[in-house]
Amino acid sequence: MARISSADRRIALVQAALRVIADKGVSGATTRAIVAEAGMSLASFHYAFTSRDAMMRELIAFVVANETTAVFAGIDFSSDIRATLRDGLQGYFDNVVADPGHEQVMFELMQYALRTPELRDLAREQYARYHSAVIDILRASEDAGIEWMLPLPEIARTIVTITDGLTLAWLADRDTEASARVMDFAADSLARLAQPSTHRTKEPVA
Amino acid sequence: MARISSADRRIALVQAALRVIADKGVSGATTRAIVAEAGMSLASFHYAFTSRDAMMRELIAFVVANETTAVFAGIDFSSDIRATLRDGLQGYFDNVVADPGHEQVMFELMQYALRTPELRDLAREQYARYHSAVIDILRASEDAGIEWMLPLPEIARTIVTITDGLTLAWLADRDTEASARVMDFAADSLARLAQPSTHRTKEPVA
DNA sequence: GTCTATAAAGTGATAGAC
DNA sequence: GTCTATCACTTTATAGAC
Repeated sequence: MARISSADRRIALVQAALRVIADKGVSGATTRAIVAEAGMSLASFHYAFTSRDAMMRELIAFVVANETTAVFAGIDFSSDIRATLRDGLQGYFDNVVADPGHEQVMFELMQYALRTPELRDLAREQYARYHSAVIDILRASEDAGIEWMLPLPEIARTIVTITDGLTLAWLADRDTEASARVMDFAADSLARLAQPSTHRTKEPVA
Repeated sequence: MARISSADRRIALVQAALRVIADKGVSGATTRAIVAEAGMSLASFHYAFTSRDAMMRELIAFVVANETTAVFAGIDFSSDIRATLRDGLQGYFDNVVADPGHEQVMFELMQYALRTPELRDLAREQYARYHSAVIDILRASEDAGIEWMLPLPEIARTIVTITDGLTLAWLADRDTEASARVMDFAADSLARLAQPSTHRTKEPVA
């Protein structure tokens, strides 16, 4: 095998591990399964990482840093707010349906982090990132002239609560129709917190 | 050790396994850890169960059958519906805070079931039970004179969505205050679906 | 740096005495 | 029925040749 820098090898191993976890779950991600997926020898694993735990730590840190809630990005707030919210939820949900394994991996990794004392903070951080990603979107909506009746962090947490709950139930029963009804209700409820402010488009805060 | 019927031993092992899982997670529930918790020898495990997988299957079936959403029971719908809903959510949430391990075990077992082909149906069934438990409560509210503007299954799924999302976020960041705000909003939103019907108390359906 | 070979510890499961 | 002892296998991790 070619000589690969340790940093590159670590990245390759982490991504191989993510594929293995998607396929067989966290408990199936043994060092052997990971190096097989990465096309390396077992020894290379321990040349790159001091231990499997160290790899998992880096993997979760990587996921927490790179997990994009990009689904919510690029939302156009110029039209009806209720429809916009409904479309945003649908966009997230379509992503879950298209790749259920991805969200399942996120849940599994979160539980792994919660069970591992030195990774507990990363679980907290992951949710902080979810929340701040949604807050960013809500800020964009303010720029587009929406005025919210509750503090953005509260609304963001509510939205994350809904998407999480939506995802868990769908993973269990795959009831897409029922999920759509929940999104209908969520969009209705959230829309009630918004009102178009008297045209303030992209003005910086005074 | 005394002679214990195989049925009793199975129950004892399942409950010991649940304690071990609460303490160390599903992956920590090895046959040795379980029999140590149950105070038995390793051989007794395989006398009662043909395999560890068989035990996990029975454990999850047991949990699915016995998991009570009893927290929601005994709700008094005679007063203001918004306050009643808020109190109901708080009751559930207090339970999570008092025993976070319990909900964490439920999530872990659900993921284990989702990853295990022959247990997949039990994950579905678990959610069906959650939903029908909440539907029962909503029916009770109808008897108490509340009229709902959406089909009860839709409302029930929404409530489960909220409690799941609430629980996951709180397990991650333990932000009780923020969770309370989400419950405020949820109670507000759900209350809008209810209206007191012109006094119909406990009449059977015509 | 990368490999093969192997150590050391843990796992589920079983044999066989009592 | 219940135990101890052990098998067969898998796991993480390391030693040592190249």
